[in-house]
Amino acid sequence: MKEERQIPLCECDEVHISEVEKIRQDMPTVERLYELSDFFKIFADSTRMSILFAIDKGPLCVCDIAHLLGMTKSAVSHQLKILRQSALVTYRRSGKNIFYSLADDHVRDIIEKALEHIEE
Amino acid sequence: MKEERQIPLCECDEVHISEVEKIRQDMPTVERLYELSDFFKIFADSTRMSILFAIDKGPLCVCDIAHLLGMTKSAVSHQLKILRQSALVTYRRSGKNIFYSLADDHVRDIIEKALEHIEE
DNA sequence: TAAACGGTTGAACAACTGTTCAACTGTAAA
DNA sequence: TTTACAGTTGAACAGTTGTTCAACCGTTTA
Repeated sequence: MKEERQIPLCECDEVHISEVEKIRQDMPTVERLYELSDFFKIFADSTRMSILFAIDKGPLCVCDIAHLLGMTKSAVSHQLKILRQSALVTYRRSGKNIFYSLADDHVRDIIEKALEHIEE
Repeated sequence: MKEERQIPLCECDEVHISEVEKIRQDMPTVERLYELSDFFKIFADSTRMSILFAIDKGPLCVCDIAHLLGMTKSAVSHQLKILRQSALVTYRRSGKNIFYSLADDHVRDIIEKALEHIEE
C-alpha cells in the first residue's frame, strides 16, 4: 500500500506551494539532518568542550582531566565515552592509566570556526 | 575572605600536577566555554537544522517553513525565536507574512565543516 | 594471590528542552 | 469596525541529558 501524502500540520492557507516543493528537493534527507544535529550535540555541553580543550595540546589521563575540571572521574568518564563513541577522541592504555587524545584536526577546525563567530 | 583553593573531586593519587597546571593556563575561561557550548546547542536540534537549510536559498515565511517541515506554526515559531535570539536569522514583515533569512555566511561555513566531517 | 589504584558502567535523580495547546497580537480585507 | 489570517507566546507535559552513587573490571605491586 502506497504511503498517503502527509497532511501538513500547518493550518495556513496562503502557501507558496511550488517554491516550497522546489526547496524540498534540495533539502538533505531526514537521516542526514539527524546526523548533523547529533554531531553538534556532542559539542553542545561545556564539560565535553572543556575535555576537548584539555587534550588539545597532548594526551591526558582521566585522572588529570578530572583534576583539571574539578570533577569526579565518573562524570569525566561518562563524557569521554560519548566522545569515544563519536570518534572524536582516541585512547591508549599505559599501565593503570588510560590516555586520551583528539582523534583528528577536524575537531579543531570546527571549534575554531565557532570561536570566530562568537568573537565578533 | 579569600576563596579557598577548591578541593578536586577527583580521588586519584597519581596526578601530573605541573602539567595539569600548565594546561589550565591555556584553557579558555569558563564563560568562553559556556558561550561555545551554547552556540553549538543551537545547531544540536534537527528542527532548527532543517529551518536553516530551508531558508538557505532564500527568505521563507513561517507558514512555508511549517509546510515544508510538516510541523505546526507554533513549533516552528518557537524554534525561530531561538534562532533570532542567537542572531543566526533575520526577518522582515511583508503584509501579514514574516519572512526569515540566514543572518550571515558564518552559519553556512560551520554546517559545511560539520558535513565534511560526517561524510567521511 | 590479595590489595590498591585508575577507570568504567548502569540505575536513579534532577535539570533541561521541544512540542502541544490555547490564548493572544498585528496586519489586511470586508 | 469587524472578521480572518499569519505569527507569537506562556504554561504544561513528555522525552532527553548530565551528574551522582555504588559496584564493578583491569593492571600493577606487595
